[in-house]
Amino acid sequence: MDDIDTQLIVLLQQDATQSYATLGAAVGLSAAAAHERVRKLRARGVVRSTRVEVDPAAVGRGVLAYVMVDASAWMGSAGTAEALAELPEIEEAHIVAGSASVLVKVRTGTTEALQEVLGRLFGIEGVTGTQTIVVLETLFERPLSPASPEPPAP
Amino acid sequence: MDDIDTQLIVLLQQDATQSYATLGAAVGLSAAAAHERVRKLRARGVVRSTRVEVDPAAVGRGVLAYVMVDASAWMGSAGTAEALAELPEIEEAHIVAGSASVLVKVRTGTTEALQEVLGRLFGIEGVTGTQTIVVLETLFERPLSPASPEPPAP
DNA sequence: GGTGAAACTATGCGTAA
DNA sequence: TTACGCATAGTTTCACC
Repeated sequence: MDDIDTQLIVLLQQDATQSYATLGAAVGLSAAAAHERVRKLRARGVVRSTRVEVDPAAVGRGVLAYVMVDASAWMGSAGTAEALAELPEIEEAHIVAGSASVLVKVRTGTTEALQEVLGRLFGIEGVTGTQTIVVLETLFERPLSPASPEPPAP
Repeated sequence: MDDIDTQLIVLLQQDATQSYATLGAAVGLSAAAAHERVRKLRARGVVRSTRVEVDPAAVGRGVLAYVMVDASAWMGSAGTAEALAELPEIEEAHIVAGSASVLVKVRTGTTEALQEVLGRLFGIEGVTGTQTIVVLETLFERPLSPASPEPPAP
């Protein structure tokens, strides 16, 4: 994980459709060398996957909300993740500190559908309450910049 | 946006490195036809970008927190997004309903660095307080499944 | 939407630093 | 170990049906 690896990661986070020749030129390496480095980053699990990013509104998921799910008991058990994963509207689920709670990120097509998701959350064993934060406008969503060597470029 | 478009989106959300021949075979189309559909999905903005997904811990951002940023005034103005975007630890920023607040998703390397980000948030004009939710464990983060035609497959 | 051909890319290998 | 350059196999991307 030297400087060049970091640069490659940043470039691939912006656009993973670039050719290795382009990538190599950008970091001062041959296409083959750039390719070899990216291959190793994948093998080591630093680069997890390559995916397309979709406009949520265009696929019927224009409503975004975060929901704090309060539970009567510890939800760290294996079953919790599965129960939450069964709701396709849930994009992320995190166990959080400070209370017996899980924070979930939910995307639905309408506020009515959001309400229905809340109802189904109550159906999960141990859930005692929810607190919903509805997003009015997303200012930005972006890839995380690696912390390793470089502060924002000069 | 018919059924085949939706299938292509789901496949590309799982793995955007597949060839169009593979993609076409999966949806019952020739490689060229699959390519043409994906090209149009990109042109229409349904598919926004292709990016790699990186392991946060591997790039020095193993600590995740959500921060509610309370403000004395309306933060919907143009300057707010820019001020927040200047903090590289902020991955998402959303304006939320219910109070004069912005919800931000923050990733840092250590809890000390998180504390420092909170300090810098207070430096932004109009910010009167923060409430931080520290994530202990991420259960899952996944691409949103399109709502359009298909419920989970039979 | 399919076909086939041309141009471009990925990727393994031999070699060198 | 890491990078280079070349050769080949595979992919993208046309024009045309």
